[in-house]
Amino acid sequence: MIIDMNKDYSRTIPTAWRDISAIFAALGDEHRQRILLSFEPGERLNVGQIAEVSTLARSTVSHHLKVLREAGVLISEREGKEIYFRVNKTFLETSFGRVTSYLAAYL
Amino acid sequence: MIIDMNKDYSRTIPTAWRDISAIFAALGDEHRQRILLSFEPGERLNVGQIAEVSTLARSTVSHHLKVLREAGVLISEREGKEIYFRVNKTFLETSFGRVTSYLAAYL
DNA sequence: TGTTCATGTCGATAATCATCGACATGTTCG
DNA sequence: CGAACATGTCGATGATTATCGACATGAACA
Repeated sequence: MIIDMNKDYSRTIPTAWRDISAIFAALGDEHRQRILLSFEPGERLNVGQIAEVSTLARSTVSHHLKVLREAGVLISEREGKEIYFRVNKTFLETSFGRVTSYLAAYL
Repeated sequence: MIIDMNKDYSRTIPTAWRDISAIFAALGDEHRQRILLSFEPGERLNVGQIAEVSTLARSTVSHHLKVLREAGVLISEREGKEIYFRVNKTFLETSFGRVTSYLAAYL
C-alpha cells in the first residue's frame, strides 16, 4: 500500500491540505482575520454591518468577504435586500482537525 | 469580568491568534506548503536538499525558508557548513490547538 | 592563509494583491 | 414601473511580494 511519497516536490498536495490551503491564504490577511473575529457565536452580519466597523471602503470589504466565502470560512445567504454572512464553524473545525491529524501523523 | 469585546474592529487580535496569523500567512503560499510537506517525521533537511527538489532558484528557496522560520513553522540549526531545518511540530500543534479552542469557544 | 562549499543578502524586475470610486445588479415598496 | 437601498463588479492605481542572479558571509580544510 502506497502512502504519500515525500521528497517529490511536484506531487499533489495531500487531501488534508486541499481545503486548508485556501483557509490559510484567506486568513493570512489581517483585515480578513479581523472580519472573522468580529463574529460572535452563531451571529449573522450583513455587509453593511461589517463595513461599518471596518476602516476600509465598502467595496474593499466586499472583496475580502468574497475571499473568505470562497475559502469556505464564511457562508453567505441573502435575506431580502441584505446578504448575511456567518462563520462556517463546522468546516473550519473539520479542516483544522484534518490538518492537526496530518501534522501528528506525517510531519 | 470583561471578555473580548467583539464588534470593535480595531481591538487587538486575541492571544490565540497572535502566533497563528503568521503561520497562516506563511502557509498561504503553495511553495511554502510544499516545502513543509516535503519533511518526513523527525527529518532534518538542509537548504540544498530543499532547493534540489524545488523548482525555484536557491535564493528564492532561502527566502521562503526565512518566512517559514520567522513564522515559527520551521527551526534552523547550523551544523558545520550546512544549515538544517526541521518542522517545529510542537509549536504547530499548540498553535492549531489554541485556534481550535478559540473557534469552539468564541466563534 | 586561501580555496571551496553552503547559505544569506541585496537590488532590480515581474507578478500578485489591496484599495478605491464609479457603475451595475437585484430587491423592496410605493 | 420607478425610486431607494444593499451589495457585487469593474478598471485603475498603488502597495506588497516573489523571483532571480550577483555578491557577501562564514565554516571547513588543505
